[in-house]
This record gives sequence, structure tokens and C-alpha cells, in this order.
Amino acid sequence: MKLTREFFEQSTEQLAAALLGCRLEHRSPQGVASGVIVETEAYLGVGDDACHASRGMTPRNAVMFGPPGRSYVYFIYGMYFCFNVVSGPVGSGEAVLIRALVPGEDGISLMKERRKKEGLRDLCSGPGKLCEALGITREHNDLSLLSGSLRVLPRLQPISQEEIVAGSRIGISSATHLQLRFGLKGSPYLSKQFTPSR
DNA sequence: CGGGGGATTACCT
DNA sequence: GGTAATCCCCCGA
Repeated sequence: MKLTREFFEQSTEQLAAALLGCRLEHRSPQGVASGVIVETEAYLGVGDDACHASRGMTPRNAVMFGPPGRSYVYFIYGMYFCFNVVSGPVGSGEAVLIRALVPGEDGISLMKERRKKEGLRDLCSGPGKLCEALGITREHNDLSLLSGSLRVLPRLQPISQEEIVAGSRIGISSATHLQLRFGLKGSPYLSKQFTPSR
């Protein structure tokens, strides 16, 4: 089973919700590591002040303007990487940030070793953490996610709308009113709890 | 070409 | 809750 190109062509907001429950898997020379996506954020390209692409194309964000279904990986705070799924029509500059995974079923020991942490909740409960656990770095920028060593795999179980929560995006200083963060309700693996909207 | 700041995390009080 | 760590992107000059 495999995701199709059409899956990645739905609107960025829909895709951010549809990615919940899907598996992100990295097959590296060190071994396979994967986890089920439980938290995402949508970034809406030109005009979304919180988006890297808000002011148009630059060398760093160029892949966001390319076709959907590819990886956008960037370096942040001098020590972490963040992984995104490029989305939206070509030229839109949109993407979905993957913020948290339930670690497993492959590679728990490898992830513990990479993270230098033993607790399951410390492995993938944040965008920087999950990249470290899966061994995702700048070399994994601009790769197809439909096939190859870094892939997104479909849900094994369906998820209902009631299981999905939305909230404000985290760690940004503009456009904070938009409800573009999505999570699986009550998951202990979220990067941060969702607070009831006001 | 300099400098501010960042889609974060860990560790401290 | 506060803040250091630590690179590099990007804007303005």
C-alpha cells in the first residue's frame, strides 16, 4: 500500500488533517525508523506571514514552490531540523510541518540511540525531536515522499473528524489567530497540549 | 557585509 | 517560567 500523487494534491489545510494517522518512515543505512503522525501544521505560502514563503521564493524555500508530495527540510536555531510535506499547487509556496509522531513500530532502539533518551515520549514529540530520531537532515530536503528511503505511508485505520483537534500554530509570532495546527485528540505524544479555543 | 532573529529543545529555578 | 545553545538565512546598507 502506498499513497498516490492525488493524496498530496488536496488543499494544504485538508492535507494537514489527512496526514494524521499516516506513517512517516526513514530507511537509512543505520536501520529503519518510523512513527505515526499525530500533529501537523499548515503553512499557506505567499501572504501567510508565519510561512517561510510569505515573501516569495528564496534559495532556502524554493522547494515549497515546487510540486506537492516532496520534502522541505530546514535548519533552525543552529541545531535542529524541521520536516515538512510540500503541498498546494506549483508556485503556491505551501507546506505541512510534521510536529509529532508516535514512535515505532520499527526502530525504537535506533531512535533512543539517536536521541540519547530512553522515554518513548521523548523520542518524537516535537518537530526537531522527530527529525533527530528518524535521522532526517538537510540531505533529505527535496525528496519524493511517495517512494524511496523517506516515505509517507497511508493510514492503517480510518480516523473520524471527532478524533481531530485544531488550534493555533506554535512557536510563531505572526498570524497566530489562524487555526492551522491539527492533532489527534488526547495523544500523549503531542509536542504540546491543545488548549480549548476561546 | 553585518546583524537580528528563528515553524526548538533541554535544563534550571 | 526563564534562558542558553548554536548556525545560517535574509534584509538592509
